[in-house]
Amino acid sequence: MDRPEIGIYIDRTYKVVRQDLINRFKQAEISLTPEQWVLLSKLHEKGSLSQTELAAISFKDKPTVSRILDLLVHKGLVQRNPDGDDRRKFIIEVTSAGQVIIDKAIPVVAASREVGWRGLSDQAYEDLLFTLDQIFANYTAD
Amino acid sequence: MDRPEIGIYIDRTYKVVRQDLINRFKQAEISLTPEQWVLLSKLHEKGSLSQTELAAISFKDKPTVSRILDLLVHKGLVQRNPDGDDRRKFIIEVTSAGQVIIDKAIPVVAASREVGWRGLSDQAYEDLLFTLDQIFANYTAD
DNA sequence: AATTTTTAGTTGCCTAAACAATGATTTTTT
DNA sequence: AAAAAATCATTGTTTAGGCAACTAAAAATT
Repeated sequence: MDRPEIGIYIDRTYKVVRQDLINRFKQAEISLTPEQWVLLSKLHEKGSLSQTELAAISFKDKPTVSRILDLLVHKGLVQRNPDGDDRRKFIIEVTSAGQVIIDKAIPVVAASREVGWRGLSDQAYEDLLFTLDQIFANYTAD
Repeated sequence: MDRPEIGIYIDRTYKVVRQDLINRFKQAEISLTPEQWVLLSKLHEKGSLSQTELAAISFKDKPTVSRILDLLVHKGLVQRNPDGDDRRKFIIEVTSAGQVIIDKAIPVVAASREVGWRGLSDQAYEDLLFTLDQIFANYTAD
């Protein structure tokens, strides 16, 4: 069977998912981009992390993480604390202002997610994740 | 069932799909980004198009298309021809140099795509497109 | 026919990302 | 212990993209 470009399908779907979150954040007066939210939510989930760790779990490269953190630090949502054991590292910590935004964002993100899954069975959901994982694995296999 | 953020899954999959194409273009000494390729391939597929049409079928906004075209024009792969009937419009046309690149890129793109689909059944492929379409529809429904 | 509205495309501003190069520190090797 | 290699983070350069504002031209309205 002829299988057209998957990239274009994935890309356009990702764009609407992302855009929905942008709109909802705007609506809720939450001044965050989806990418900034990814970093904040990872910190929320895992606790304090180094920038390298944050890069790995968010699938972003280190310069990108460094610059997104610049913005989050500038907004006062996050802090770069020196690591006592390794002077090259920072330990990134959510500030109390950051925690407020996270608490505000969580239900907004959940609402956005709910829209995306609407009308999809548990089976469709599982199949989607499985297939995306398979494609990911295909490209990341050595 | 708990369904975590689909955005992150789609995002990371799209990134590796995109990156594989970047690597293959580099390997083949094809100086194109995936986004530039999308526009070129649409022009190849549909023939000459206006910028607005190109934006619609590539799921990009008009400023983005305008700027990607600037780069393609600068590389001599594409031309902006005035539309005789409407002086606001350009008709975008692939040049002969552009056609050479397209012909060179087609097998490279096909090879990249083949890797992504590896190990996936026709059923999995169809289900994936169906589910991505469903998610897309969920977010774009008025 | 004159005015208003819509459409096509561009520009400016900002964020995100890929890539290469750099500085500073730590780890490994000799 | 000294030299080499690896690691953590940053900076510069380029491309892509969202959004708002803008110009020019066409279409619709009055």
